[in-house]
Amino acid sequence: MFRFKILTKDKRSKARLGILKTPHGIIHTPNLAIVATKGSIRGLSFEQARKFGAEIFMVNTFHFFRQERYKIVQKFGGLHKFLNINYPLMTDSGGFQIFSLGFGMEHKVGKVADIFPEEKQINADRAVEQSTLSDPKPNFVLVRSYTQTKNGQNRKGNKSEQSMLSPKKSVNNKNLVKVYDDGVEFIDPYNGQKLFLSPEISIKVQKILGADIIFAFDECTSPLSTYEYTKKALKRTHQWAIKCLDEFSTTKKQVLFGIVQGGEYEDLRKESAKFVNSLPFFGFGIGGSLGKSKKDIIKVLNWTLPYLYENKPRHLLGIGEIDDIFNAIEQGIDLFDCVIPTRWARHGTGFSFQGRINLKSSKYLTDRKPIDLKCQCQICQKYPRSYICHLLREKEIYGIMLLTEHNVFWILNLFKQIRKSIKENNFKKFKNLIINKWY
RNA sequence: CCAGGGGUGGCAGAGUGGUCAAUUGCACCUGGCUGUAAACCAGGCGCCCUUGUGGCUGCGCAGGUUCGAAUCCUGCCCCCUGGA
Repeated sequence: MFRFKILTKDKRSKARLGILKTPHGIIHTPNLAIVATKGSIRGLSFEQARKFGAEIFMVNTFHFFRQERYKIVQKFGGLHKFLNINYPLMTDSGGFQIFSLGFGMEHKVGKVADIFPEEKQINADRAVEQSTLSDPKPNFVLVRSYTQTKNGQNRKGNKSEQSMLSPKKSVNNKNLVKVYDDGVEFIDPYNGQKLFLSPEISIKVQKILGADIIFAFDECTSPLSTYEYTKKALKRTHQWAIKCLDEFSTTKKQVLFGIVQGGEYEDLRKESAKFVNSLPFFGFGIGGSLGKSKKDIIKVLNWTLPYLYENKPRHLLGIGEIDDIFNAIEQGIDLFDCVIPTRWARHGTGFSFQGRINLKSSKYLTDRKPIDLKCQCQICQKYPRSYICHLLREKEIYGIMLLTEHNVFWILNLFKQIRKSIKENNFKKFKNLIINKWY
């Protein structure tokens, strides 16, 4: 029921064109999974996305694990029935949530840290030291609260302390995550409840959710994590990979992807790639920190991908800026998932082949042009920037819906063109054409 | 006419002798967002410049008290509420 086949390889790069068959449909690669974390694409229906060419969607295990929501899904017979869709689905393991609640907040960084001031490094190291206690005891990834204010000074009130936290609902201004060798204990950011997630639990839940593709439970490190900590986390992730496989016990309905970690460190990435490659995963996810700059992403992929079986699919977790997509495909990535198309839309940023545009800017209030002059989406056919801008500025939810529709259409269309370019052996040329306009 | 309350930066609304160029919210401007704690977050938002523990102007208007006033006093103008 599952099959991955490479159809064409680009002659001038490692880009490849493939087909991934799942019980719920075919995915043409390279492709982007549209993110539907909590079971919906924010601001867009699955049907709409499907019409634009979306072939697979990504739901998150953590959000169905908390509050035991997966038990409700179970009663419906799985995510496909619960969401009432018959399209290919993947579920992320919840590992990334541990990161974004832990190091992500502590280091105030994402998967790629663009800036790297000394002060930040010192703070990061201090935090990491806390987290590298000997293993039998829990590792305190972080137990620290933010008290910095707008001006970098402390003020009388505590309102400003609150402003450092995003979003506002934190648990007593603290984020608490403890990583044990057998799993992770952490506080549910939505309600402060203590939760425990492990490779076994994650896979159990993912089996219940029943997505076509599921991911191993991993520990994600940050771009500011030291070599020592990254290595430690890597060992743990590898142990967890084995546990995930044990728990998974292949079915015909699902396949499991193993995740390569190792941060920005060459030997760790290679070690991880070799290790994960030695296990019977259907495909691979490339996860974790991808370095301190966009160039590092390429390096990491360059270290990793050569060690992975060529005929297995590779998914680059969470990446999705336009240049990164091209660079990753060029290195041999087949699948992506990213919140950017939908999140940027909610934040007022629209994709165009001229680059991204901030549609909230007042200069668009009188602009009669479509968001993207060449876009074939319904929004660009029907509405000028002016209308979208007006709706966004008035905080009308419809503005967000329109822009989300455009962005999702646009990015999926880009992937279509990328596939076409690989097929026609034009990938590099197409890449340069787009990147030069964007950056 | 009498009694009471009030006039603060684009708006709303704090502050009632120095720590006030003035809390906060909205609006506005600029950035950021990469396996979604995100329809979010950060910064700016009187004028000037050599961009600084800098200069100037400033809390209805005009005076005054004081080392020092958005804050106290006097007069004037305006607004709101109740009563004739």
